[in-house]
Amino acid sequence: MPTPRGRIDKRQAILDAAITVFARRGYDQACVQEIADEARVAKPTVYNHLTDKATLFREAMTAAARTAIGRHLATLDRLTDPGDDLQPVLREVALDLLRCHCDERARAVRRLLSAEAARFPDLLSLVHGPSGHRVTEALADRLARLALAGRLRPADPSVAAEQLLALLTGPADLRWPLVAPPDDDLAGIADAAVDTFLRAYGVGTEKPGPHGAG
Amino acid sequence: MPTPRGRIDKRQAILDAAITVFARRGYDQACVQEIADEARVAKPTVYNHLTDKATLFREAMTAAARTAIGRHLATLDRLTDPGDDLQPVLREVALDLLRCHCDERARAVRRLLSAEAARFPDLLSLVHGPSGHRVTEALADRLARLALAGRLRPADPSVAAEQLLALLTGPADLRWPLVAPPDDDLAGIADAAVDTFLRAYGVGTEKPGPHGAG
DNA sequence: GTAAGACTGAACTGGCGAGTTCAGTAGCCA
DNA sequence: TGGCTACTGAACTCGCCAGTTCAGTCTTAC
Repeated sequence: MPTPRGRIDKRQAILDAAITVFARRGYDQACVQEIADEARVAKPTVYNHLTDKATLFREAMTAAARTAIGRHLATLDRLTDPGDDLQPVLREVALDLLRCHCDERARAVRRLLSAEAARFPDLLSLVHGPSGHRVTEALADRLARLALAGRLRPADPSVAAEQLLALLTGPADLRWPLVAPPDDDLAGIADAAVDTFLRAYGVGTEKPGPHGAG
Repeated sequence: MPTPRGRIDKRQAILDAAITVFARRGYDQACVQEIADEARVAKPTVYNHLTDKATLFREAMTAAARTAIGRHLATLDRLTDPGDDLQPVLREVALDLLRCHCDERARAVRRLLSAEAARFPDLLSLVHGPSGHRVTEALADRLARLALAGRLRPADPSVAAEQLLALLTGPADLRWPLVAPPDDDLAGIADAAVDTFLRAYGVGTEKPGPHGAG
């Protein structure tokens, strides 16, 4: 294959390896040699593509955050036209959002972001759009449509979105601070979150599901 | 005062300084000399009281986490005997919990804990009791009493506690990832959280407050 | 007054890792 | 063939910091 390879896919391999190693060791403990080894590349090649350890970190984090947010937004698209029964769609979307949230790479990116926010303040804007958190705002858009269509109680869509996301991610992060939760647990958390959300924001026609009062 | 001083309060000063500097720089970037300076103490004194940088970190984190959790639990005690009107008490307690959560020191402890959990796995047990998260379980105890007294809808108290805490902390962490939120914002978040919580878990007699449907 | 012990400041060792240099190799194009 | 470019591996410099040593000081106890 006579393509001008090397250049492109080595850079990609380095960025992948960088996120892997940074996730494993943290920024300071990660040494560039280990990243080079993980990428099957010599150390000077790393410095050739990405001048610094700092730029290496920045680029790797940017790429990883972009894909993570992309997955979230793609999942949220499925709320655009829910069928006639809101609750099951909401449950499915909630579960998939939670899967994105608990994905190993996504967890690592969040952890590194919060750990290194002081040293790399610009990285915070990866996750924040002009008006707050990007995923939250996208969810707020969907909820606003649903409220306007009479499928949800009219309320501040940004608050509702924040709360639905909090109901999803809070319990998951609380119960599994280190590792990704098993999928059964995720489903339980997602169902409980949607249940509570619909009790608070649903209209009479939408039932909250067979949870709770037993 | 002919007490054998020096010993005790120097140790305390060192631990305080350690948390301050670790919060400012992170574990790796914090150097022992800076901690010694912050504590107005010579570097060998630090090593005299706390053998290692690692033990220094462990002890400082343990002390800080203990006080933070103590504040949370003290606040939760006020839910033991709420008056005849649940909603305002819940709002006050929620606001104070949120204040504890957003306290600068508490934020730093959480950030350091998640950043260094891989290197100091034992530190996680600071926050976790035998059955999950200690604050969550304490809140679950209160909610169980309230449910038994007919003041809340009967439901799994652990799930309810997780969700109430998530409704409080999630939006705060989302909106203010770096600094402590201003108190007005905290009050708004707490009221919205209690509102949503009572819509989902309240019984007919407890009104969710004048929020929402505007 | 004097001895024991906590503390200080400064200097030192040793290791580790970021970033560089360089001589050499492999693929590509004329 | 011969030159260009990307890459390799190894060795090297340099600064930083954990942890130690030590001679001297200050406090307290008897």
